[in-house]
Amino acid sequence: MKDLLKDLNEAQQTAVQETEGPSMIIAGPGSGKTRVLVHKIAWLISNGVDSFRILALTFTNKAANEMKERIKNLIGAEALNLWMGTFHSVFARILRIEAEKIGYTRNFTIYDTVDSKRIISQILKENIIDAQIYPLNYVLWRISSAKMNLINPENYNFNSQIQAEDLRAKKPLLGQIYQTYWNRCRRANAMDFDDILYNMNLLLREFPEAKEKYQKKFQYILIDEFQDTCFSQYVIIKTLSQHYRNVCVVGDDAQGIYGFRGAKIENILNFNKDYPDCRVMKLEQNYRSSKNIVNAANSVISNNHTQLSKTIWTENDAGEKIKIIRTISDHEEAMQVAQDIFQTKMNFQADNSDFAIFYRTNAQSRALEEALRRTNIPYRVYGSLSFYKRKEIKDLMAYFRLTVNNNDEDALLRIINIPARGIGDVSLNKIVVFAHENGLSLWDVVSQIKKYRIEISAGIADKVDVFGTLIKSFNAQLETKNAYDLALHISKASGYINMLKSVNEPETQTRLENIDELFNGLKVFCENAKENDTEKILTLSDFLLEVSLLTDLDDDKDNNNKVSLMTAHSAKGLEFPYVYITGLEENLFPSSMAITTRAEIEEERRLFYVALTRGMKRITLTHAESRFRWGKREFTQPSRFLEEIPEKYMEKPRKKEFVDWSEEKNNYENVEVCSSELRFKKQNFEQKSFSSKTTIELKKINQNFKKVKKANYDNPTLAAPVNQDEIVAGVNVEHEKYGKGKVLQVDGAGNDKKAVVFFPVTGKKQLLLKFAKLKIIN
DNA sequence: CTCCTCCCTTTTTTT
DNA sequence: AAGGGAGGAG
Repeated sequence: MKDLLKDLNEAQQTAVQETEGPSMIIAGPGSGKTRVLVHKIAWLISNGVDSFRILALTFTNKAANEMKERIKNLIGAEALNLWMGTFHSVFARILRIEAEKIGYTRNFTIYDTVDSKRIISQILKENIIDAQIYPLNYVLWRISSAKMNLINPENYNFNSQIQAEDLRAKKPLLGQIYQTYWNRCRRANAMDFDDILYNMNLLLREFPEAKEKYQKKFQYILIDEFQDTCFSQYVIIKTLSQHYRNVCVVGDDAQGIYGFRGAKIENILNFNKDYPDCRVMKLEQNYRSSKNIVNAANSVISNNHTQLSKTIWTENDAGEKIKIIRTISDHEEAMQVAQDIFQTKMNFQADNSDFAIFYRTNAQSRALEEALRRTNIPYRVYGSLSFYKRKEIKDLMAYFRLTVNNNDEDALLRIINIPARGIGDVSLNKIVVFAHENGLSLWDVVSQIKKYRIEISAGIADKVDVFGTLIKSFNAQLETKNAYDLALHISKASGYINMLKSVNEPETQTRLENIDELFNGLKVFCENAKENDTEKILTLSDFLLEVSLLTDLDDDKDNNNKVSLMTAHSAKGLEFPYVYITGLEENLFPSSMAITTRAEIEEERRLFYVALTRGMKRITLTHAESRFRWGKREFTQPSRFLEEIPEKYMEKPRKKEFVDWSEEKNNYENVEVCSSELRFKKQNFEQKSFSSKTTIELKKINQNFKKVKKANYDNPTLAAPVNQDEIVAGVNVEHEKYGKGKVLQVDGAGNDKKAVVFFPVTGKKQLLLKFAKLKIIN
C-alpha cells in the first residue's frame, strides 16, 4: 500500500490520502492529475473499499479506458468492477435498469446529434416553419441548453424570461418546436444526449427510493474535468453525494473549453458554496513540459480576466524555444509540418507516436493527411467524421435500432425504403399522417398495415406488410442470438449488403470496408464478453447501448507508433513530446464563431492554452497566408494568440522580413513545367536545405510557386505539359494525383477532349485533358 | 415510384 | 467537397 504513494510528490500524496469528505483538487496541466486520480482509486480499493461502490466520472471514453487500465496495472482485475465512464455512459447504464420508472422501456434508443437534427428538420417541415429563421443548429442548441438547465418544455413555455428572449430573437415558435421534439423522442422510446442527464435527474428527484439506492451505493464519487460539467451534471453529482459526502472533484478552470455546450466553470465556485467544509488542494508543479512551454502558456493565459489564482511552475529544463512556421497556403503548411516531422524523426530518433498535430476544426485534417501520406508517415486521425456518422453505418444501425426498439420512428423512416422497396415518399407520408392523427405510433400502423384503412394501393400495403414482417422476424431473434450473429443476419436479410454491392460507385469499396469494421467491432464486443465469463449472451440491444455513446471506433490494436491528428478539444488530457498547432489564424483559431464576446475569446484562449500545454519538448506553431475554406481560397491574418507569446520564448524574433525581389533567381518560372514536376523540384529543394534555409529563401520559392500556379490558373491550357494530340490510347502517362497510368481510350475534341486512363492504384478514371495535367512517360 | 441532375448548404469545438 | 433536398423525366 505504501507503494501506491512512492512515486508521488507531497501535494499529490495528500490528494490521494484525503479520501473522506468533500474535496477539490485544482490541478494545472501536467501536474499529475490523472496520476492522482488513478492512485486515489487504487488507494481506496486497497484500503478495503468495494470497487463497485466507487463512481468515477470522466469526460471521454478514452480517458475512462486509460484510467481503468492503469488502475488494473496497480492493483489487478478487481479494478474492473469500478463504475467508471463518462457521465453519459454511466447514467445510460443506470437508466436502462430503471427505465420503466420514468416511462421508457429498457431497450430505449439513444439519439445522436445527427438523429436529433433529422427529427427537428422534419418537425420544421411538417409545420411549415422556415428553416432560415429557425436554423437547425440554433434550435438544437436552444433545446440542449434548456435541458442542461433542467428546463422541460412546459417550464420553457411558462418561463417569462425565456419567452422574452425568444421573442427578442424573433423566434417565438421555439417553445412549440421543443415540445414537439420532446414528445416525439418520448413516443419513440428514445433519449438524446441531454435527455440522459435530464432523465437521471428526473429519476433521482421523483423516486426517493431510487435516490436512496444510488446514494447508498456510491460510497465514493470522483469527477474528472470538473470545469467542463454542466448544470444538470452538477445536480446529479450533488444529489448522489448527499449521503456519504465523499466527493472529490478534479479540475482546472484554465482548461475549461466546453462553455459552448453548457459547461459552467462556475461549478467550481458553486462547489465551494455547497460544501463549505470542502478541502481545496492545488497541484501546481508541472512535470510535463519544458520551462519555455510552461512560461509561454502562462503568458498566454494571463490575458484572461476570469481565472482562479494559481502559479504553474516546473523544474524541467528551459528546453527548445517555440517555433513558428508561416506558409503561403494550407497545403504548404501541411507539407512543412510533414517534413518537419520527417526531419525531427531523423535527427532525434523520435517515434511517430511522439508527434501530434492539432487543429481547430476537423476539416483541417484533410490537407495534413495528404501531406503525411506523401511523406510516408503513418498517422491516425482522432474524431473527424466519426465512424458512426457514416451513412452506411447509420443505415445499418437504424436497422438494429428498429429491431431492438420498434418505436424508434427515426430509424423506421430512415430505412423503410433502403434498399428501395417501392414504398415512396407519398405513401409513407400518408402512413405517417394517419399514425399521428390517430395517436398511433408509426410502428403500430406499419406492423398491422392491413388493419387500417389508409389510402394507399394494395400493392404498396403488401410491401409495407413485408417490411413489417421482416423487422418482426429480426426482433424475434433478439434474445436468442448474440449481437454479432443477429447483426450479420439483418445486414443480409434486409438486402442492405446486396444493395451496396450492386451499386457501382467509387465509394462502394470503402462503404463495404466500413461495414466490415462495424462487424469486427461487433465480434470483439461479443468475444470480450466471453473473456469476462459472463454467461448471458450479449444482445444487439447491449451493443447499441455501448456503441451509441462512442464517438469513434476505439481500435487500440494498431494505433501504436503513428502520428496523432486531432482537434485541440480532443487533445485535452493528452501529452506528446512534439506538438504542432496548426492554422493559427484569425477567424480560425480563434474561431470566427467565437470572437464577438470577451467570454468567447477567453474560451478560445483557454483552448490554445490547453493545446500548448500538451507539449513536452517542442511546440511548433503554424499559420498559412491563405486557406481553402468552403471550397474557396481565403486570405488570412495571423492569430492574435501568436502575439501573446513573449518573444523571449520564441525561436526567432517576429519581424517583418524584407524580401529583395531584384535578387531573385528564377529557377522554376518556366510555365511549361507541369505542376507536379514543379512541386517535386520544390520539395526536393526544400528537403535538401530544410534546416539551413532562411524564411526569406523559402518565401522566394513559395512566391515563384505561387506565380506559376497563378499562370496555370489564368490560362489552364498553357500548363499542359504536352501537346494533347500526343495523348492517345496505349500511351503511358503520369497524373499529378493518381500517379502513373496507361491511356485506354480518348474521346471528344478541343475543350471536351477526355481520356480514359487506368491507374494501378486508383483504377479507371475518366479525365478531361483540359484540366488533367497528364505527362507522357516511357 | 424511382432515378437522375442540379443546386444548396454546410463547419467550431463533443457526449 | 460532399451529401442532402428539390424537381423533373421516365
